[in-house]
Amino acid sequence: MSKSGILQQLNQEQRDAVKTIDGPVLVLAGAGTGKTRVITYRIAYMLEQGIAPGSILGLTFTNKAAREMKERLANLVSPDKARTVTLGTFHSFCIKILRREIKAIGYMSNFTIADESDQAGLIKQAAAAVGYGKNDVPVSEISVYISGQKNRLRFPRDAKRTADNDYQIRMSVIYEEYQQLLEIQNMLDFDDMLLLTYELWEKHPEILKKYQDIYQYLLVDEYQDTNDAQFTLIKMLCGKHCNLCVVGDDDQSIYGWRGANIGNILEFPSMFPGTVQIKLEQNYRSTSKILSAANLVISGNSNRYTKNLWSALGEGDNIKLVKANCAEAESDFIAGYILQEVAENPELSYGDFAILYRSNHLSRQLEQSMRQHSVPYKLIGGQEFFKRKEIKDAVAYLKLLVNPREDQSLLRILTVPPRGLAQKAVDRLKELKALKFTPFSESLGEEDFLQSMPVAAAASARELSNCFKRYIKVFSEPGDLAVKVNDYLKDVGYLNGLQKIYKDIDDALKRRENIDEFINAIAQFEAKREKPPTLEEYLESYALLEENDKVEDKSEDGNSVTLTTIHAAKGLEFPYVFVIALEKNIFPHERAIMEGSIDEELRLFYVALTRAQKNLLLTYTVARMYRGFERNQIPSPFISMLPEQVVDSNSPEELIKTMDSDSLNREFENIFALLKS
DNA sequence: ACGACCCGATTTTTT
DNA sequence: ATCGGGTCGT
Repeated sequence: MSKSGILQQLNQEQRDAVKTIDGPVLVLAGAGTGKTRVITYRIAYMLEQGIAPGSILGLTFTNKAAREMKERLANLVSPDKARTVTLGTFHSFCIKILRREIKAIGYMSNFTIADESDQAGLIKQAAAAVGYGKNDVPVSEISVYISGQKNRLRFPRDAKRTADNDYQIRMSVIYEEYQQLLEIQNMLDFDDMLLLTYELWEKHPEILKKYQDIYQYLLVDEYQDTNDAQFTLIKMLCGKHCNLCVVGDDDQSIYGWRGANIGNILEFPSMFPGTVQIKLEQNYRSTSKILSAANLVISGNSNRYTKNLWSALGEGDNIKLVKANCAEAESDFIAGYILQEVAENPELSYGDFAILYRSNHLSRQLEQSMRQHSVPYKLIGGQEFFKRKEIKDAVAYLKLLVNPREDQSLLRILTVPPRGLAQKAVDRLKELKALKFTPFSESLGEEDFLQSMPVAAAASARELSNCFKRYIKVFSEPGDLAVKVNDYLKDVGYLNGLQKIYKDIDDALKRRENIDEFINAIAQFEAKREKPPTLEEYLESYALLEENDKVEDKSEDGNSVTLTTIHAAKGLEFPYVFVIALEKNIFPHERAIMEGSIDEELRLFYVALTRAQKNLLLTYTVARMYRGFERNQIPSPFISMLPEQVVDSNSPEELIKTMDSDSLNREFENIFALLKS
């Protein structure tokens, strides 16, 4: 594309954002204002100006965003150039550095990543080691505490030093123990990726300097969602040159609960003197009525950059507010409405619809209704494939090969399937660990351990240990991962053990299918790589997968309704959007109210509304099942914040001609038959 | 050592 | 309602 070409496709503000490449730049990009476009065009423009692609670093919040940008950039500039621009998430960028440099701070470069269940196990262990019973403090609370500390770049010693009450002292001690456990096992948790990169740069300025020299131009997407650790890393990395462009929307900051600090974007100009501030206010996504509702809603928040989002896409239809008697009626209505719209508008497909909700469990009833009415759908997040027990067990088996120090994984798989090794064996492993610091998986093959076990148990342990050793060799060569994984899981007794673990035959079969699918996923991963990947590389990509990537890709042709939480819907857009369960205590969530984060709930509502292009339907019920009991529901206070003149209140019956589900089904089948013939 | 059963808590959002 | 953990019996 020619030089003028790039700039011509942009409006004035976008053009300013693209052309300002030196010094700190803050781009306030409202919902639907072409943010991704600006970022990719900006990189393309920089390349045109002769900036070396290798000196550009773009950091995003999700893998999906990174991928999308790569693709779009590849369409603008030569694929070779596009490839040498570094685009990735904070976490993947940090891992890349740590793999190379982590020895400098005492870890080994084959570290593995602790997932939530690893973490939970380690926290329990840490709490116990420090003398707290499991009922003293809930694991989840400790986890939040530790994460909070790490996000603020506080090491255990900092936490201990600043603790000023019993509770904090207790937590900080557990934190210290937990961190030691991780280090001993050569594992990092998610927050460590940032924390340890910070430690690395802080302790080794020459290493920091190296990366400062490489990455002369920094771009940060979704800046409103960065936490203190990320802010510090950015600040360190951009050093003196400070060619830093951050893009974000304070109104869409919805990750405060995870440590995101909205202050990062609000105070950016004062943190980076000389900041050029650019506002993108033309929305290319929604009709004016939808936008006016969103604008009004968000104006209820204070402490934000004032914006005036406008759209040239016309007035559009009113927002529909629908009251249903119960959750079933609500989701049946949605299914029926979608069927009706698709039937009446040939140009519409199921992919044009999305159903958004505040929390995952609300998807249950929706799924059921979609299935009943034969509406194809895809569920984003939730109890996903990679969260299933059998998959996590398989992964634990694999992680042990890459990092034999992972006691956590060894414990996980030792009795899965049962192999004559249980409590006694674990006790002994712990003893040996205390005595000689031998990792569990190593002890398993050593005489010290074997001799203290009954004959059968010893034989079993020896076999397991030999299997590990054998496959560590097998995997030392890259490539053929899917085949090797299959062999390994078979040889280690896991595949055949499934029947023992899951006594219900159908259950066992289903699990087996899932494992097969998992192996398929590995094969797909391999196919996408240019070079044969190592097991380590696969596990890393697995650990960094985020919920959105973990969608079961059942060879969907894309023609299905999207069911997703509002959080996971950020960045997406659809012609039709349903936001369901607008009820008190659900949305805004009762816990958010307790914690005083109503602002964020409102922003979440804003994000939900701004996903819609043309049709926005909001639903709520009179009563809803909650933990097995029916609960009367009160409409969400958010509803009354909407501008009356653009909202129509409807009953489901008014909007659907044939509400009876049987006749709907029949009708659908007729259409289907017609299509087929 | 292993499997069956009962009890209690529970995630709101996820890199 | 569902899941995991813990306990108890084999």
